[in-house]
Amino acid sequence: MSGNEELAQSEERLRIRKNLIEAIAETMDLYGATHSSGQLYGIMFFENRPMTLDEMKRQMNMSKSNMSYAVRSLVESQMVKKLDEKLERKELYAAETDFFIVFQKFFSHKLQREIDVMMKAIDDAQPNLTELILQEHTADEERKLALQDLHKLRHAQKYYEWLQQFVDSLRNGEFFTNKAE
Amino acid sequence: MSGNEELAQSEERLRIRKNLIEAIAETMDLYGATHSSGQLYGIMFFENRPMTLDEMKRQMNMSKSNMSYAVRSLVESQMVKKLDEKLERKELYAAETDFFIVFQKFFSHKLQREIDVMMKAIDDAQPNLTELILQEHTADEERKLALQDLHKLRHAQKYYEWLQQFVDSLRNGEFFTNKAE
DNA sequence: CTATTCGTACAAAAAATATTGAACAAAGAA
DNA sequence: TTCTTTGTTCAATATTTTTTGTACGAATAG
Repeated sequence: MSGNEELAQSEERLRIRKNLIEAIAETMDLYGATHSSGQLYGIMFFENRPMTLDEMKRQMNMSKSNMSYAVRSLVESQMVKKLDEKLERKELYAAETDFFIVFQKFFSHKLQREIDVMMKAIDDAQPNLTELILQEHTADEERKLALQDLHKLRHAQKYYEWLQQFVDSLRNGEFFTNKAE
Repeated sequence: MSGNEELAQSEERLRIRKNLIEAIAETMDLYGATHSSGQLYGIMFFENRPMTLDEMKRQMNMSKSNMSYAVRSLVESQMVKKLDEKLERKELYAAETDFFIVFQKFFSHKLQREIDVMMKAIDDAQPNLTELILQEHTADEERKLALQDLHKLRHAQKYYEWLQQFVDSLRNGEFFTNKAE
């Protein structure tokens, strides 16, 4: 076979990959990731070995500092792991390729953050709202409005308690029980 | 009680609300919503009746066209409903205040979109990859690489089949069974 | 130890996104 | 019907986010 044909095949495989990488980036866009992070995850997903910043830079055709930022965000959302060993001084990063685990890590992380932010806000607000309602000199209309807000908070609190359980279940792998592995 | 005191109470309640609205906007930021959409949802969450674009504009202190865009994105992610009736020519919008329902609608919508995008990409890629592997004149090394990619796709496909079931369960309310309502 | 290379932080530049005001079609009051 | 008002779109502007180049501390090879 000619060198040209070999090249064509390799290009065909890379073309197929490129479409898939774009789809991955597009879905990650949905959850607030930058397009570049999404592409980078896609590249790392198909790469069959850990990558260095230099390789990312080369494949993404971007600056090393940007790769540093992008890979950090992937590590933070736990879709990529920084390995303990290095290769010729260079740090190594490997994508988690099991989407079940990605789902588990990504969503438990995001949802936990949401729970923490909202629970704190609710915990801060409730005593103040309660005091406003209880004060002798609070106008009736005002009390009524404050009470409505308080009830909304109590419902929200119930929800976040449930969501915490949901996240715990997710972390425990309870949703994956029927999965053939 | 003096008018000043009444004013102070109302301001206190609005201050408490403002913190909560900010927390809501912050958590919505996490999932790729714009900060303004998040704030708008927060405002609508506390408002005890449907709102018009003019009211949103007034409360958000922003242009009407921007409110039109913001509320549209909230309707699309199903956190806000456009009512059938109008008030004095103006369309009415109401926030879904039950976070359980918001969770259900928001995530089933996003995840379904992810499934559709990825399943399409996978379905498009698989036959091409398969053909590349099967072709007589494909170089061994190339075949090996294509095969690795194909296996990754098959795993991904398994995942998205599971995710589709997960979304179906979410839509059916299966995750809310233990919830006190 | 010294020299080299790596990864990150920072400020500047580039790109993408959000916001606005104006124009206009559609809805509906008069 | 005609006149008013609403909601949306579009192009422009403003703002935010992403990306880059550079500088520098930390790690490590020699």
